[in-house]
Amino acid sequence: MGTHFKGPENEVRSLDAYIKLVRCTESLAASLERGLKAAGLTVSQFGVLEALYHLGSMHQNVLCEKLLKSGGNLTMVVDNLEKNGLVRRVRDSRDRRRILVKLTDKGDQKIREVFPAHKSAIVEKFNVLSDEEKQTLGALCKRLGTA
Amino acid sequence: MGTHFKGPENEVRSLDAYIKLVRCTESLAASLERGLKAAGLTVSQFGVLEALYHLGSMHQNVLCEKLLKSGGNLTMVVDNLEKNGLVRRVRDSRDRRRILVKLTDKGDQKIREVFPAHKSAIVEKFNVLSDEEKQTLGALCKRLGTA
DNA sequence: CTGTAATCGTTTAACGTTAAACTATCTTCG
DNA sequence: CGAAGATAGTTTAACGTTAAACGATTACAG
Repeated sequence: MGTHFKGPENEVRSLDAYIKLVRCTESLAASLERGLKAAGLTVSQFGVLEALYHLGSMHQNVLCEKLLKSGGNLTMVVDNLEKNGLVRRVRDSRDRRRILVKLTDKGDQKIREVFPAHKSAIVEKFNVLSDEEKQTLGALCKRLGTA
Repeated sequence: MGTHFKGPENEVRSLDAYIKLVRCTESLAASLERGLKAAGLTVSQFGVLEALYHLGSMHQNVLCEKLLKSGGNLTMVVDNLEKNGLVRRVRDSRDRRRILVKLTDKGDQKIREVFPAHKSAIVEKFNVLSDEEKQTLGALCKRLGTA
């Protein structure tokens, strides 16, 4: 199988799958973004709150690793969350380079309110697929993503 | 089937498929972005050049519709392409509100060089899947995206 | 013909994103 | 101890993105 000629039909099938994947993701992202925006959060802000909610307070550099974002980016997102009173920065007394990011009461309340709705929105979207189809989609995506 | 109870297992399967879809798309996008960056283009710039290359010169508002982007966004992307000499703006003499965006010779040369490489990169990625799997993935994405 | 709509593109403000330069702090090792 | 190097976070520059306000132009109603 390794040396088979891959013709134009093969290209077309790949490009067709690619464009459908991209459109699907964009549509999904736009829909979920609307939901979060109605709750006053951006996707990035939600990501930070959700990480803090499920994993507890974290140093900013750990947050970078978890969310796969750059340091400069997190400075801004945490700035905006702090501005809105959803998060608090606490300097580490042992290592004064480090900063611990914590949910405020307001932030905790916000994520407890927003997370279930967000989750429901995802589940609802995916329920156009059967359980088997969800599993198939996940498996194909996993192989494609780690290629 | 319509009134079946959807339990936590159902939620887990949906969320699992969702996270794999997102990771896959991000990984794919990052990879393709690197290729374009090496050629001196951003994804958005590539999108504009590719549209002009395959569909011909277009008014800026038509470009907005084709690429599903806001007007303000296209002003910036076209600005940057113009700055790099890849594109030219021509005021419409009939309707002086309108602006026709055209590929320059340099832009035409650039997209002729970059497009095949970009296409190959996509095809190569998707060739970890069989033709049938590509089709399955495309079909599932289509249903999910139009839900 | 004239003033009111509607349309096109730009600008601005806000947020996100990265890479790279920079500051402050800590660690290590001579 | 003290200098060199590593690490944490911020800042800056560049690009992308949207929504909303705006200026210029055209279309249309009266």
